[in-house]
Amino acid sequence: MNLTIKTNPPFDFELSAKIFSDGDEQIRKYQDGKYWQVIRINDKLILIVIKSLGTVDKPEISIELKSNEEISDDVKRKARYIINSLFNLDIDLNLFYEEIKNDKIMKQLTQKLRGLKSPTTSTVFEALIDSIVEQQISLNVAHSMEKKLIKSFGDVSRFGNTVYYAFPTPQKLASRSIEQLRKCGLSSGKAEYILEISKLIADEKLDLEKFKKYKDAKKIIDELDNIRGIGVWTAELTMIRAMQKFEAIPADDLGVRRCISHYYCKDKPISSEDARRIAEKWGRWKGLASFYLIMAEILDIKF
DNA sequence: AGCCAGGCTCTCG
DNA sequence: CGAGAGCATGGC
Repeated sequence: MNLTIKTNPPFDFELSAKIFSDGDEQIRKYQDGKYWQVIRINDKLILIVIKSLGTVDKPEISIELKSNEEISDDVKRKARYIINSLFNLDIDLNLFYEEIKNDKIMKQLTQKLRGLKSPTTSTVFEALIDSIVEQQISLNVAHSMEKKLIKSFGDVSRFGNTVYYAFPTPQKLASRSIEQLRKCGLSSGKAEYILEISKLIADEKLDLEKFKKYKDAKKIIDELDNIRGIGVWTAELTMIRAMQKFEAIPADDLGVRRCISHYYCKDKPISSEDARRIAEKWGRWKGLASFYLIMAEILDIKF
């Protein structure tokens, strides 16, 4: 089953997909021009394999949907919607580039990374859990825990002779114990928070997806912040990663501060207040600007 | 070896 | 209230 999607330029599929990849072929990976991961639609697992047919200025992608069951029109329609959001295809990057054009440094960065889109998780839950896992500890450690979570509790599917994993559902995590979650390396605190949040969702006392509809970013952050285990940092990160909302910047973030300092303050340590002040220039695109900065650091972009 | 890493909660004073 | 301890694992 194949779909093609034409989208707003600029969009650099290769650059974006490379960054989305976590290097694990059983979870999500970009290799030889193809990006793949498993998504869940109507409780069915579907493997999506995406490649580019176009260019940065005339972007077009083709998507192969693989399922062990028949793919209905409804599933196709939802797949299109999810892929659109995974790659932020609806975001017009020109609006972002226009907003930051008076900031010389950000302008140069965006020219080097032109067409880069930030990834969006398929559920708010996934972004929230990842963000909780990433609190305080180094990203290396966090990523290894995230993979353990996915491989221990995620849904397994087999296509061809490869086994793939999708991110665990709240219901699945809610049915486990703190001890089981801790086996993934989580601290007892984080295991508790994740279990509590999963149970709230499974019991329909919390609906994370509703936040996507909120207009007011501050309200999202405040509401998330009220949940045990979630602070402002986690809330801001979740909003950027899951909701295609880029108004906020996680200025308390060590990595964000390090990047801002690298490109704007000659690597001198800066406070969150300094970071927020510098980020003011990026208007309602602060979150995307911070993503570009972090990617620039990873790709070691110099000018 | 020991210290730190994209935070947050809980407990004291 | 504000400050301080404690937490998990991997890398340097």
